[in-house]
Amino acid sequence: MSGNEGSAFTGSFGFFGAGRFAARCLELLLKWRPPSWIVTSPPSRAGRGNGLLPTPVEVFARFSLPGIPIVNSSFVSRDVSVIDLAERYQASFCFVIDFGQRIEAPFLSLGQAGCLNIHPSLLPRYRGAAPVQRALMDCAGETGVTVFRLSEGMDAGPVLLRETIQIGEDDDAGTLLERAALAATSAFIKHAQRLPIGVWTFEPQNDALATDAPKIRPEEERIDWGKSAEKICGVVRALAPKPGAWTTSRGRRLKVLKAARARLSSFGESASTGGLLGLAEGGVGVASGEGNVILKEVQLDGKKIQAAAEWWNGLRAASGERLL
RNA sequence: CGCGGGGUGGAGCAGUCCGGUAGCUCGUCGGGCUCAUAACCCGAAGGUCACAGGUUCGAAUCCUGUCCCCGCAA
Repeated sequence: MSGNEGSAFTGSFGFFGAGRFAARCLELLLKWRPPSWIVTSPPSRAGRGNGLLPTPVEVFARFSLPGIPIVNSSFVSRDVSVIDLAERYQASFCFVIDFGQRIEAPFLSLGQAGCLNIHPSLLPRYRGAAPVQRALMDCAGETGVTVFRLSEGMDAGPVLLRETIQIGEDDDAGTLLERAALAATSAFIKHAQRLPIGVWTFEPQNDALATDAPKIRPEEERIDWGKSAEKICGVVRALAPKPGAWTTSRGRRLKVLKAARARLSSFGESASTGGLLGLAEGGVGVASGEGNVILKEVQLDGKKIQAAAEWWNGLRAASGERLL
């Protein structure tokens, strides 16, 4: 990569982000250039023992981008130190990715292009916090990623770039987010190297076509074995690798991280929903409301992730045993 | 000091409450059956029971400390 040879972009930009997706996009953007400054949320009490944990963006930046200023702020739009930072560096625009904070007035009109967001859906579809997860739950065949300019409404700003992503049988939220990050950053970099920021064009979204992708509610993470095998696999894929769809086995929580729909011929007899059917197709069969599911990868409460067949070896299941 | 689970032959687990030198499913190796097989049958190898100390005639099991892994909640 020869870098900025012939780049049409000469200014600097700021970066607002917090989560893993933000950290990954930041990493990929380095192929183009690093941001002049980074704003992330403060470390929070989290994890076992409730230690103070910095955001993934901060962890990445401290390790890979020493020397670039990092500011912790929990309310950036009212935080004078952040506003000062933006003015001091005279950024042409900012990236706001996977940030979790609302960005308000002073930043929306910052520089030449305000704030750009990378949203892993084909806006205006799946506006909101969980676009990839919702697309998988809906068993959609394709989704995408959109780079747009932040406006007042949630994910409603005008669009700079869109890339479509096909959803394969083996995709889950983890693989799709990775592909989205790759697609969005490479498309953006190509765009920025070709066109000066002054001539970037933003196309308004058609609000009439908008759909919502609200945050996943905890009760949605539990597998309902009464649903169809297809729906159950959708939930499993939507929640993998984190936080994981779950059910219970003998009163203990069992996460299901990979699953597939069983072929019709794999199991002769039917069982009540949630009933364990034994080994087949490289996993453990479970009866659902419509068709059977093959568990491929599971994690028992307090245990490591393991192949479903290994879990089965130690289980010594009684006949008729069910997952609830 | 947020709550909790777990470290037992190569893998996954039981046994721990009620101490007495270790068991199950799978894998591996050898043999058999079969046209054949990831199927079935017979046999074998393989474990200082995380580590250290203590109690005891005797500890995987009881007590104390340490290390490591993981789930929940926020």
